[in-house]
Amino acid sequence: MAYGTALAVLADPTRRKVFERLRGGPRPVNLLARGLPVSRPAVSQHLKVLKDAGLVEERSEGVRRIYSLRREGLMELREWLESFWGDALDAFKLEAERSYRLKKRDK
Amino acid sequence: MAYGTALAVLADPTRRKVFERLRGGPRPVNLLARGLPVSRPAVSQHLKVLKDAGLVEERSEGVRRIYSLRREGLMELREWLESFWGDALDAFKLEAERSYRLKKRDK
DNA sequence: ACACGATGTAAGTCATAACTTACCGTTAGT
DNA sequence: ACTAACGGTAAGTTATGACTTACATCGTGT
Repeated sequence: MAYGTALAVLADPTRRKVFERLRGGPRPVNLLARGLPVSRPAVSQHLKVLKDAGLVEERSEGVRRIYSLRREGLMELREWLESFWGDALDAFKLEAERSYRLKKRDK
Repeated sequence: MAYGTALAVLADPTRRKVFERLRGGPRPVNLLARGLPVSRPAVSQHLKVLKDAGLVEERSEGVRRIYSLRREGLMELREWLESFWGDALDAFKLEAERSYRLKKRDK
């Protein structure tokens, strides 16, 4: 039941914001912390939690720790969510994909 | 940002179990509470939270309150999750990474 | 070798939320 | 009308976790 872990980890707003920042690509800690309303150590702690949950991975680059997103960490949560729909599932999936394409087009 | 609310609400294991029980169809409170490791009032409180989050709806049937699932309450969370995949994402990712390299260079 | 910048970790504080018990109102049956 | 079942709400307790500051560590450049 890793989806439970993912839910718990992403429930915190600050931690979620850190996670979302990684959508923009891999980033070092100080960059992730910049502008957030909490201290840098707080961000480090959030990153540890995210990493333990498999939502994020870390690599060293000199003195920096570069964190990046692990989409696989979201898979179970995704499947759990999808399991709430029945046949209507495929219809929604298609529609979602379509609206995505639209958004992309008018960028 | 209702997906934040959904995440927070579903993060609690007990509350999530109550929510999941509703997959089997509408049920009265005492049935939802049966077998759970918490008291019946606790379940009532969880149901209130679920209802306030739009994840559940309630109808009266005599002295019973019948709760049922509201899938629409999961929509935003679902879309947020899906937004982590897709071509638009990769495009954005590349661009972000590029601008990051630039910033790093002229430090 | 030294100093600085980047980051993880320890320890302690504090707010919150999940639970409990006790109580209340409401409906159904006799 | 009385009683019992259903379930919401109040009040209080307690564990947890998100944060802070202080410190330790490890690379980099001079």
